[in-house]
Parts: sequence; structure tokens; C-alpha cells
Amino acid sequence: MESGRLIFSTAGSGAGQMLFLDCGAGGGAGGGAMFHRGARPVLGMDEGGRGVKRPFFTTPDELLEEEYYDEQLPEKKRRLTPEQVHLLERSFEEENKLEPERKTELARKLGLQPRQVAVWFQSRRARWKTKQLERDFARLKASFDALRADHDALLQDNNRLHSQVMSLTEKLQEKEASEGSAGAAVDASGLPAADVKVAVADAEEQAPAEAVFEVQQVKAEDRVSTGSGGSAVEDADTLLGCGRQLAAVDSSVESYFPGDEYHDCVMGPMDHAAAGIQSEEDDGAGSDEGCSYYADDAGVLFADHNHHHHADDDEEDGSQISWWMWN
DNA sequence: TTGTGTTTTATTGCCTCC
DNA sequence: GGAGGCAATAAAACACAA
Repeated sequence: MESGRLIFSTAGSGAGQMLFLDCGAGGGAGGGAMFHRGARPVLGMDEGGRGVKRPFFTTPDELLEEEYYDEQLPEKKRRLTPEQVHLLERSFEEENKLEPERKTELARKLGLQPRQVAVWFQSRRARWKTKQLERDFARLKASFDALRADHDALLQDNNRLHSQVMSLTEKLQEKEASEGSAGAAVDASGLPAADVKVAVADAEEQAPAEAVFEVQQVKAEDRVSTGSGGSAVEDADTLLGCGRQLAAVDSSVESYFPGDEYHDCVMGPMDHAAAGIQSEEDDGAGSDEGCSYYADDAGVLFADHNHHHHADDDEEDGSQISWWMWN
């Protein structure tokens, strides 16, 4: 299709700028009139399509040579040469934002329009962001998986302790039934029951729940295995203590994983193709069903949920990853 | 060769900052 | 209000399998 083509010369910043209005094919946002915000060039295209490389505009002067355009009428967008991309990449590594001076300088070096350099940086930032999001997702998923494994182990432990309590309770009841209420108020350790209670109370104050539970568990086991008599009151106290500790374990577990709520956050494999994710390397936002996350300017990732917050400094690339568990 | 998926370049509209 | 950034989108260029 023959395109009606208007060529404007503008007095834009930096290099002399040409503006093409390709009024022919295409439409919508991407195709058709290829100009934007003032000066916007459309570059010469290699007619042969892939493989045939033609040099870009090398100097601003060339841009203004009418012969140049007669020779290679710009119609479509064309890719940058590997050399141009290489230089742009190096520049991007130094700083991913583009100040006007640097843009002009790069454009001059590469024989591109400053706008092209800006566009390239923009899309490069987008790719970097996508890649970073992928990495953040992978780290979050790893953290989540590890935490879930911990949770499962805790639950197993919890179940095991429950079984022990049940078993001990049964044995205690049997014992009480056989001995009646004549048992002496002396613990298996040989200490008076009152002393044992004080010791357990002290331990509760000072020791972690699991340690306290172990003390109580050992005492209960001692009593059963040695067959020494303890009063029903003491045993009940001890079991009560066990129960409290179990409750504590329960509640701590629940505070991490209330029911199955964490399943709201679907952290399965991401369909990158469907999500339009490309393979590259930020600062971005993303969301999943029921679990959205986003990053602030410092690269800290947030989950949009009620959360426990943990922050990990990532020494590998310096980015900081934070993750949450849902309450 | 052709159909299809991916990547790259470019446009548009909106937003923020100065 | 202008400049610049970003998300969404279009379309060309490219890659690759059938």
C-alpha cells in the first residue's frame, strides 16, 4: 500500500530531527503514524527483511540530506545493529535512567534519534523489571516452600505430642483406678509434689515452650515407667501444664498458618508466556489471584495481605526481599 | 514455505514532578 | 504546562517447527 508520507524537519533538542507521518497502513497505537510528542523519526528499513543490514543514520547531517531519504525511504521500524545495542546495554548497566545530556550524547554516538535512545531505555527498563519480578517470585516461592515445610514438621510434632499426652492420660487414669486415692504426694523424682509444681512454674517462665513441655513430659514418663505413685492432683497439674504448652504450640502454629488461608496465595509455576514475561532481568508490580505484591523504589517487595513480615537482605545482588505470611 | 510464538521498536494515554 | 516515566498496546522483525 502506498503511504502518504509527510516529512517534517523540526528544531528539536540535540540533533536535527525529521518527522515522518506515515499516513498509510496500520492504525492503532503501534502502527501507522510514527511520530510522538514532537520530533519523531521513522528510520530506513532494510527492504530484504531479515539478514540484510543497512547502516543507520550515522550523523545528524545525513539525516538532513534529501538524497538519503530518496535512497531509502523510511517506511517501517527497523532493529538496531548489534553494535548499537551493545553500546546501549553498556550505558544501561551504568545507569538505567537517561539524563538529557547522556541521551543526546548516546544518540550522537549511535547515529540515532534521541527519542529512539529514550524508547530503547524505556523498553529495556521494562524488560529488566519483568526479569526482576521473575527472580523475586522465585525467591518468594522458595521462602514460602521452606516455611511450609517447617509448618508441616511442626504439625507432625504437634500430633506426636498430642498422642503422647493421650497415652499418658490413659495410663494415669488406669493407675489411679488401681491405686485409688491412697498415693503419697511425692513426685517420681522423689521431690514433694509442691516443689515439682514450683519447678515447672519456674521453667515455664524462663524456658521456651518446647523445653517446658519436655520437662513435664519427662516427669510424666518417669512416673509411669518407675511406677512410683504421684497424686491424681499432681498428675492432673502436670497434664494441665502439658496441655497449656500444647495449646501454645498450637497457637504459634496457627499464627503462621491460620487454617488454609495461605492457600489464597497461589504460588504455583507462573505461565510466563501467558503473562507476557520475557527472559531478561527491579522495581515493579505484579499480582496473583488473592495475593498481590509490589516493589517500592528501593526494590523491597511487599505482599498485599495481612502479614507477618520477614526481611532478607539478598547478598547476591543487593536487592532486598521481604515476605509475609498471612494472618 | 508457512504458521505461530517471541522479541523488539514504537505509539498512545495517563500520571507525576518541577 | 512541558518533560519524562510507565503501562498497555500495536506491529514489524525474527526464530523455529511442521
